[in-house]
Amino acid sequence: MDSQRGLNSTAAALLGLLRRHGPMTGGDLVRTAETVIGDYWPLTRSQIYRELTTLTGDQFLSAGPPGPRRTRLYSLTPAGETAFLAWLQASPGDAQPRMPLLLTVLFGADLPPGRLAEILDDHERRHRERLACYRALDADLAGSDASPYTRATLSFGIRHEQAVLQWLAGLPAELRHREHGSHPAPGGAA
Amino acid sequence: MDSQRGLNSTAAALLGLLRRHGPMTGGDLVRTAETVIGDYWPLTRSQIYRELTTLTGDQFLSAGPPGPRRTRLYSLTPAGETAFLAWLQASPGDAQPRMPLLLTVLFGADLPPGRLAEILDDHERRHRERLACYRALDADLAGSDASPYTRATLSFGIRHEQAVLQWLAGLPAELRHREHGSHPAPGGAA
DNA sequence: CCGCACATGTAAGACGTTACATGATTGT
DNA sequence: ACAATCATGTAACGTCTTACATGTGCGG
Repeated sequence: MDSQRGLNSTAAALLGLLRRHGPMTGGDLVRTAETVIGDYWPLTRSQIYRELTTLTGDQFLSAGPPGPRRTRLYSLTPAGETAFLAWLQASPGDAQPRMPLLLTVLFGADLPPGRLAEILDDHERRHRERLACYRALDADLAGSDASPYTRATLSFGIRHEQAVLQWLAGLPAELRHREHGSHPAPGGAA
Repeated sequence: MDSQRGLNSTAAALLGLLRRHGPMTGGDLVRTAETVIGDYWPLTRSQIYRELTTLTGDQFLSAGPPGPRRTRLYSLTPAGETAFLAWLQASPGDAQPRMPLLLTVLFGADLPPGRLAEILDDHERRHRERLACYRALDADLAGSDASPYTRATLSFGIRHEQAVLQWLAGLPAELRHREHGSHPAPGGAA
């Protein structure tokens, strides 16, 4: 039961989406979550269904009668709305990002000569694409009547991608062109 | 068994640390991991012990005889080194960061008037501290003979914190001073 | 010698991921 | 009506977090 310990972010997000968009079925929520918060709070199908049953058990959601494929329509209850607003009011934790790439970089000296450069380039490409995608989205939103809150989340994504790209671009050349060995010649760029 | 599906990042990190610093006990690893990779790959005690037993079962580590408090000294085996290098060579996935704060921002319109500003300020303070801490660390490393790889990971942390701070500073004022309501007056900054 | 405080290691539960069963739907 | 395909929901698994036992050293 989440009743005593407060909602987790995933459950809260579901409640918030139902509150904003009205009653939905599980599949609808999968799609809505993907498009609305998928970029910074990915949710898988399984996760959603699990939370849905838990939240229904906690009386935060009410489930309609089973439909075609055991589909049920979930609606927010007053208790669910209260729980959501309570969660929203609490300041969220930091949750520092875990980057596997940084582990690879840390041990990069143990990689064969060109390999780290390849990996770095690969990531650079992916983040460039991502940034382009976000910018396009932002341009779209500029013309529409999108809420400033939504645009704020998108602008975070843009800043983040820019930071990653700048970091990659600013990495010392020694990191990429190093001969196979554990340490640089003590003296640096000569 | 991880043997077939490849190491996970956590196991690989442990192998890498043992390879670099030599045989260690569980508690040593807890401390070492905290200081060396704790900023971008946090590891809890439980996690470490679990991986230790798994890796020992896979013959990637060899465990010495039990000591004072059931303490055992773990050493990397040749097979473990091979596994580590294989993991290192593969390009790591993206693993986009999950930020609870962005969920709060998305639903920020449902917060009482000043609350979002408070939350934002709170985070700004924390990230400022963090950035200061990283900068100090970087200054220390500048004088020492730290590897460029270690410094590269730190520089990512700095860029990231800067990005967060810039994002917070660049947020439209309407987000913070909004009256309690769901949407801005349609007309923007007048 | 006793009791407090702390560090090491353990166990249980929450969360996230991957892969699978099953029932609709579409095109022929 | 049949088969292929896809969407929905489920189950099994791996990982991470939290909270707990147990043992060790230190101060009285």
